Amino acid sequence: MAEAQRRPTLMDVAKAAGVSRALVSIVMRGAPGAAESTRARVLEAARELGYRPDSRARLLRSARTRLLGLSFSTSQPFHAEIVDAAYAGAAERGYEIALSAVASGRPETRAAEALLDMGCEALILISPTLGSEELAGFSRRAPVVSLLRDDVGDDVDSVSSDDHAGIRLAVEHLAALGHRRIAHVDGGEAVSAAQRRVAFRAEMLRRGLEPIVVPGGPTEEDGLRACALLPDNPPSAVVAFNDRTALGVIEGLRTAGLRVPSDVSVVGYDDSQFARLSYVQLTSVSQDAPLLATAAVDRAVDRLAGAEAPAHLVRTPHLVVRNTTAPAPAD
Amino acid sequence: MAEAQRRPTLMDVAKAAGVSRALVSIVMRGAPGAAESTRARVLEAARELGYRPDSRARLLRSARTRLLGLSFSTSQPFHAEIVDAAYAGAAERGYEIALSAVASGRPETRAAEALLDMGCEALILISPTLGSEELAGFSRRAPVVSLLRDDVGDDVDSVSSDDHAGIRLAVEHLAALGHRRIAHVDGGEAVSAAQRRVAFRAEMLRRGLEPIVVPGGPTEEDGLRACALLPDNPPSAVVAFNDRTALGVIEGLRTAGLRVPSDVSVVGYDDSQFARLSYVQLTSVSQDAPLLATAAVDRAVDRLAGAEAPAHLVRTPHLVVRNTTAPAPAD
DNA sequence: GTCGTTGTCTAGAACGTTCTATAGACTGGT
DNA sequence: ACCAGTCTATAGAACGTTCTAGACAACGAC
Repeated sequence: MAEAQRRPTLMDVAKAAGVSRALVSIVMRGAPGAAESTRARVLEAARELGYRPDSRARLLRSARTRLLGLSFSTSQPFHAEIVDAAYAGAAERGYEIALSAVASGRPETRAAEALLDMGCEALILISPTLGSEELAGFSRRAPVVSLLRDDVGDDVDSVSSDDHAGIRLAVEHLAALGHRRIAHVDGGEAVSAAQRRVAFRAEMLRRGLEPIVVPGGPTEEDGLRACALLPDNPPSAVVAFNDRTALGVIEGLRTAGLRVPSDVSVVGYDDSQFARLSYVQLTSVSQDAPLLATAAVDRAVDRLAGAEAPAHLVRTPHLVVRNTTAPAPAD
Repeated sequence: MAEAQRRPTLMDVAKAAGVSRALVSIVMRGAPGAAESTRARVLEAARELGYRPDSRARLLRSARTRLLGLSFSTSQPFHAEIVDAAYAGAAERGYEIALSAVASGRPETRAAEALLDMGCEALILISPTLGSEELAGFSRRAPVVSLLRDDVGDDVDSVSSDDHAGIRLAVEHLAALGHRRIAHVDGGEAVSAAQRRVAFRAEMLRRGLEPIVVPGGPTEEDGLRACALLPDNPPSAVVAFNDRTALGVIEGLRTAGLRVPSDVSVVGYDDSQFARLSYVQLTSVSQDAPLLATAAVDRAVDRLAGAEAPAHLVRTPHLVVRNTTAPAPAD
């Protein structure tokens, strides 16, 4: 159908209810200044006509748009979890979320600019790939919060997960199960791979254990390949860079005739969908998307409220124990 | 920083370039009616001031917003692939995409209404869960295209994938490899499970083969469980409802001591990320997200251009052969 | 009675753009 | 010389909302 039937405006409702445009506006946004009786009458007229406020006009006119811009990447399943939680967090603080995706022919700059053009008061960028100076450029127009990445310069807020703490949790868990020979299949050049590698070394040394670090990468292939590089006398546990890396490692161990977790325990990182799959049930370090999302929203809202300087918030991850870790075999 | 520094408007650029507001507008949107020399001067002034058009005002004023609303679910990784492709498709037809997510506390109605309020000219809803009458309601305001679901009534367009053809491709492939005993682990009550089940039966009978249908479901657990229900004399090939189901089946076969694909071949459906994982390499029927996305965009744009009645488009899926299918064992 | 005070309502400007109508300044053909 | 046509530019209304300022009535306090 979709006839060219003009959608009703404030004016239409005003006429129907026999009041002024301004009063309908007051009623529609629940502002004080209308008698209860007329309020009801206006609301009824609006319902009758099927009136819905036009967000373009509303956004254009009002000083505060109460709109938070959120950019995410279509290629990262983890981002979707954050988007989900961000909606709830924003609603709780009385804000709306405007989405903009980083897609194939659509670079991050474009996504961020679109959000600004829509009238967003602040920007939340999920693991931005932009440089500090570019981010600083955006931050001159609106407060910017970098989510999942913290090396973004001093003009931009950041909310990220404590990699050191995450790795410590993993090692702690394995050590408590009696493991002494623990290897780390690292993330190679991937984002935050260096931090996790350093954290692993530090944590192992702190416990008087020898840190075995094997070069890996962020994908299953990398994990698979890394298995070939494990010492002949294999470790009894592996901390993988990533859940995907962990899956590759598990596959590699399996084909080498080792059983997980009875022979070798494996810990992943991210607690992604993979990890939760019933036939995987991977023990993994969770960055907790909802927690990060609400922290980022809160930070953005606070920046809009007060005038505090940008800060770098770090959230502590937690360990989700499933079925790929078990007590060390009594060798 | 984020000072309260007002962003430059058309008026500012006009003053700087010494022309009228209207002319700057003409230049900014590349419309005819400006001399090349002044065009350059205006553009320079705009660049100088860092002017960016305000999309709220633009959207509010212009008759054609050239905005396509796209709703997707954060919990479906497949939707992300479609979003990605939709951006490219829309850009090609001179349209922009406005996103709205269906998230935890955010039902589909809310997502769709938000898109309408933003001034979208048409709506593309990815596998909508709304009823036909509700969809028809939206279609009175703007053309609506349902993506991935076709039983949406006659007021709404739909673009979906041909389940029958997909199953046929799978069976064809297996038959060509010499398989005669082929089982289908179905999707139980899941969306489009019935269609695929019917298609499998029909296709097997057409070939004079006995259709073995085993009750399953859309997750790995279901696939795993279904393995126990396979006849004692196991089939040499399985067509799973789903990639996830297929993974469960593979796991089940493996633990039963059967090798994939040398003992049993397995075909999945969706060609999801799982399927492409290097250690899985699942042969799967691909619905081809980019194809579906551009088809939906094209359909929406066509509806906006012409006045044709809603149609139900069906795209033919294709088979992606990987490493979980092999010639039938010479029994 | 007059005077704030409070509660309800309204007129009209404003937001930054696009659209419609029109005005001048050139062309070139007669 | 004059008119038609094209090109360039502009003024001002419009889009649908919110905001500012103020009008009007009712009320109680003096």
